[in-house]
Amino acid sequence: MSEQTLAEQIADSLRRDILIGKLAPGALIKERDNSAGRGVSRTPLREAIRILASEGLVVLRPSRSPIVASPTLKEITDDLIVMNTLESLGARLACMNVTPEEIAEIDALHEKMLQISDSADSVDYFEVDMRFHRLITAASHNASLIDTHAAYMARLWRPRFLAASLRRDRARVLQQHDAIVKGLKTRDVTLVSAEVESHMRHLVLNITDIYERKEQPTGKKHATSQVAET
Amino acid sequence: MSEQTLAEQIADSLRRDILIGKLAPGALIKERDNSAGRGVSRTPLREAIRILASEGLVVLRPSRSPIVASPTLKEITDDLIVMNTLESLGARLACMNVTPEEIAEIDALHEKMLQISDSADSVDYFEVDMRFHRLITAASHNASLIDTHAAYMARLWRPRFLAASLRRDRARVLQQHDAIVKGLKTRDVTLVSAEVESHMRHLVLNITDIYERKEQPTGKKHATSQVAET
DNA sequence: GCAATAGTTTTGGTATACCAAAATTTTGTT
DNA sequence: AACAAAATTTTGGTATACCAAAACTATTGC
Repeated sequence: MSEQTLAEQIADSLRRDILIGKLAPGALIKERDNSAGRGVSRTPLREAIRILASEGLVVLRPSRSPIVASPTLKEITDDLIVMNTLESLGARLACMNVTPEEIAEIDALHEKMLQISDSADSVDYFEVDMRFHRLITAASHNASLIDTHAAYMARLWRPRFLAASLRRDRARVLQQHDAIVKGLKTRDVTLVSAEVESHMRHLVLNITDIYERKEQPTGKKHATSQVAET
Repeated sequence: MSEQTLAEQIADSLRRDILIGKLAPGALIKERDNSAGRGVSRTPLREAIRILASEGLVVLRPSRSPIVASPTLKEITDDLIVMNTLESLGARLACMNVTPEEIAEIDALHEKMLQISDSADSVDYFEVDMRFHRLITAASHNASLIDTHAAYMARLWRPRFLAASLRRDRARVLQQHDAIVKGLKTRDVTLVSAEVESHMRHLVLNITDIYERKEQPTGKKHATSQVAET
């Protein structure tokens, strides 16, 4: 048996398609069509859909085709609020539990981010940014928190990516990351959690901007971007 | 098609068995044995296992039988910390968003809890207690938070139930619930979140007590309570 | 007696077949 | 032409069959 199960591979592939927008929000994911298209049977495809559903990227409807989730701005904001809380908790715990090695790793990643800040493209830069936040949370040494946080990161990948692509206030982001690293080093709980929360507040603002500018980009109510499979 | 899918029914049944201890931590859940025992095929059984795995009640191992999760005290404590944070956030949001109807509902439930406090058995009492916390979180009107909180509630059902069965400091619990209700009515964010967090701190202490007294009741390391199926 | 190994069994992963509920289309009636 | 009802198709849910990797057992060689 392969290291990764077929269902997981399909889930990864589907997730990628959803996140990069190849599968638009609201798109139907029919078991038969999709499995045939990928040359696999329905069984693992079905399981992959369940995985994505548990991540919130896909919505299951009783006796109907699953569809790609098309979150409203309110839903995204709600997610962001929870994610912020988790990250803030993670940062506070990290102040207590972070090891010197982890600090070094975080520091190194932050340095790298500073270096590539004006050269890297959106995707690369975003990847580093995500890794930074993941490392902070990992330093909490709380497995459940790490998992749940990762789930929210995945669910919010697209909105966060769009926000990061704005490229505006990259300077602020870097400065805040800097403060977080400093706070971690000095175990300054107050500073770190304040910075994390401010960081997130700006993110909420940016995402709100994007979504209001585009006015219901997910096509939930007005169904303008519904994409069928057939 | 029935309202609830077979897989969901099986998941419910398995969940019950795990939570009441009929399926001990570490017990194997073989697809064939279990599906045969229940007179269903492996397909929905398998899906049910995935559901429970996503809830953290079951652990999937590559190319091996899934087993009932046997969390260590550290893992449980980690869960409790996250749950506490979520509940605290929920309470704070509830102060902003709770409707009069919801307050009335919470109030009524609290009254009921006061009435049955010295007559009800552990299970009944515990059910009401859980519902109380769920209602508070629901009043946040943040769907993601409600979901994630519910997931942690499910995962922590057993430890919390054991703690509640101690019956010690039922009075304190009621008094704290009272304070939370009052705080909600007056939208006193500070009071409510303080009470919620104190409430949870006591819970952590009680659960720690239980688990240290019984010394590794989950049988993770010493494998004393491993239960096979065959 | 013990260890290595070949053979067997058990297990989860996947493919396929079948079923019934929904949705859709067609048809019949007014 | 419009509506209703019936036939048909499509869909997700479930059962069953098959496969290959592990785990286990028994055998063999020393």
